[in-house]
Amino acid sequence: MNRLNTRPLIKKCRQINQIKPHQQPQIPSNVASNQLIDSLSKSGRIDEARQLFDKMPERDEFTWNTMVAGYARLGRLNEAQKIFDETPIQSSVAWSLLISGYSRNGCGTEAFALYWKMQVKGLRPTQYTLGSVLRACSNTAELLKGEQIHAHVVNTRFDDNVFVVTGLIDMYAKCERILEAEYLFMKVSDKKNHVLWSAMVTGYSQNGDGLRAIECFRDMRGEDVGTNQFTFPSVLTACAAMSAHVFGRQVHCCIIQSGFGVNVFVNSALVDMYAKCGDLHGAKRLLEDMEVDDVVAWNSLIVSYVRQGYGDEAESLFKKMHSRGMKIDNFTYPSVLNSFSFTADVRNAKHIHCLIVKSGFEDYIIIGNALVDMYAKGGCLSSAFRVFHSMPECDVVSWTSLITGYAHHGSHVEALNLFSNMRTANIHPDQFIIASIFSSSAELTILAFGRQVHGNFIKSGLGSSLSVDNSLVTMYAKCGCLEEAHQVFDLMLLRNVVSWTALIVGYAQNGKGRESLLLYDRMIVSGTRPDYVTFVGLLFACSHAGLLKDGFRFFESMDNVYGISPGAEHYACMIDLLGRSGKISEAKDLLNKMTIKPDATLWKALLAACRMHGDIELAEMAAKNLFKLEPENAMPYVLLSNIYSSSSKWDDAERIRSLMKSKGVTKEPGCSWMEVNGKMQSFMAEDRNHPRMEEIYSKVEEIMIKIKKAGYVPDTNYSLHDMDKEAKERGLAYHSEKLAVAYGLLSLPSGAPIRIFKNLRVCGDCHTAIKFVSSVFQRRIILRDANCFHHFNEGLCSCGDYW
DNA sequence: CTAGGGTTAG
Repeated sequence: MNRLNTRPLIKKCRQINQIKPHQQPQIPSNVASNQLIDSLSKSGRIDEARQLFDKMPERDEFTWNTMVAGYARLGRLNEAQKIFDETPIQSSVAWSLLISGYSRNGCGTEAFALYWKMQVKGLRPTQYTLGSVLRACSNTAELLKGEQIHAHVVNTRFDDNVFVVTGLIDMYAKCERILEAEYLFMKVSDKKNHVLWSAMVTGYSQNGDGLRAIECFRDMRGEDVGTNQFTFPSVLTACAAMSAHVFGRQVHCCIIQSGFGVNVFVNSALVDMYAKCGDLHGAKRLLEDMEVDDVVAWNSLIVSYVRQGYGDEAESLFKKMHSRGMKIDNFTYPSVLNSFSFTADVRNAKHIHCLIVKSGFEDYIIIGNALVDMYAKGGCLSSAFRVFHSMPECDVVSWTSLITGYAHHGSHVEALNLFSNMRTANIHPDQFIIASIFSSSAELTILAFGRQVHGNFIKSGLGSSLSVDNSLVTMYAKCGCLEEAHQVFDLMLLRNVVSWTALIVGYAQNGKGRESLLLYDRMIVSGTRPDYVTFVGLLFACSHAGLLKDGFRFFESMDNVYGISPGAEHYACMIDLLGRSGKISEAKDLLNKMTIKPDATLWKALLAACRMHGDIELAEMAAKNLFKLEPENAMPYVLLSNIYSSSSKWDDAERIRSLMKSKGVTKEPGCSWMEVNGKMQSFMAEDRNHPRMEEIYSKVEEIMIKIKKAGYVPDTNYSLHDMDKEAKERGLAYHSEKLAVAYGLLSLPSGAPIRIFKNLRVCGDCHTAIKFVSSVFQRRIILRDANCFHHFNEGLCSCGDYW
């Protein structure tokens, strides 16, 4: 290119911005035309540039290249390709331009193909070619290609070229290979320039290591390599991620000194940093002082307003964007919609949904995902489902939003079915969805399914996360697998209060209250602060282990030491604890001192206590409240009637039974179920529908004979109907839990524990019988009933015969 | 003419 006397050209370029859209610029000399084409295309007026190009009598290599560059930059790749194909001299510059265009517009495959085609044509790559093609390898899926290019870099002796090494560092960092990036950075022997430094800062920041990013930036400042507008946004992102407000302010000072404070990118990064550090006023001031209304900065502030609980501010900012006639992009809508997810305000969100449809943003995947999430969180599962199905394309986030929506509203079976559909659709799970699936498996206590998902997750090679591990601990604990729960807990590199609480509750539910308390001590030593749920678990542990003194100690400490005021759940545990210890009057006192409204669980605990220790007046009160709170529940009728009977108040007992009948309340039939070879087997009392019925019944006979020899005496008090002793015994023998035990012995290998679930509390006779089975047949049997877990082993039960 | 930056749903 002719570089002589460029001054008038520069002047000409400066004038470009004053050219009115349809005013035809006068055709100057060849060199000046090239400059003009470049300037026009850079200000987005590529079609005018093309007119000029078409009129040029004579075009040089530079002319052609500038045209390719113009189209490539705007993503008009077909036109770029066409010009390239017509270019008389396809130099390596032209190739690089085209490759760069494909790379930066998400056409990595084409860029990569072109790169090799260029080699075949016998053109050697330049630093620019390598830099451009590396960009096409900058995501984890393309790491292998990136490594291939790295090898080619070494072969072509570009491995000490700072420009190329910067591209490599960036590629490795974006492929989540920060160690490789770091190694290459350290190996640069020449003086490192600020672009190289910035790439490293960005790398750390994008790999979630905000601290290293900040340190790297600090080291860079010590090296006196200068800065440009690219240097600051990455370190500001790191400050935002770390909530490093003070350091962020210092960076702000550097920015002002450097003179880059007017750059839009730098400014929007500053707004984001202040907002994420909690300085919303500072962020807003900066936003208002910006010379241009930048949509990114506005989006950023909206996100922070929503996250910090100022949905109204977010909405008013959104409205202001409209009134200022600002461009609204595909990031704006998800940010605003998120505010409605928080408040579950579906009605108001519908306006935004309409706007999205009207402005043609409906088909953006991130907007569809935000809509699905918003509707799902707001409980409008049908709307969520409709949006989900209307989406042209779904990813793992869309599925997760829908699935967690179902799970949050208690439809766990539906959630797991959807997860299976997702796998069939060949969408790969990530940590978010896995955590949600473990939680649903825990709620449904389907261990085998949860285990399979766990196994696949390990095989997938995805790293674990705090929520994955926490939900996994919960799942194993809720399924009665304390060893596994503890194993997962021990392997965790990072734990929070949820992890500790999951295990504390797990031990408590499985009848190991004392272990819960020991864990709590360890948790305090580790410096973790207990929360509301931790105390529910602890008090539950105390009540089930009969630890009255500890219970009161914890109950008092929660408010006194941790400032957590007790809720209905805590009171229910305390009432249960007092009831079990026979301290009915204390329970009554506590009830009267309560500042909150008693809930159903609390009345149930009280009623159960009354049954054991017979306080008719209190029992009547509890039952009456339960009739109102849970009119479908047979339990208060049955218990109250039993309490009357045991005090020989036959008339009252009969009155309650007929009341129950007249209200149409029926006792839920007992049902036990278990998972065998991935299939759910369920049994009702005296069930005769099972395909292996005969085998099961003869196994029950065998069990009865063997345990009677060991000393078991059937307790016919638990039989319901009035019949002769033998018939009573027979009825007892075919209780659903006994059928399940027999089936377990028949179908599970001899070393495997038998895990059974029952919808009601286990009956007293079954409890005794299963204790015998555990010693006579040398089996661990784990029975989860409506109230807690029973771990039967060697003739004993973990509940200490108190449930 | 061509590397490197800011907002992003679960």
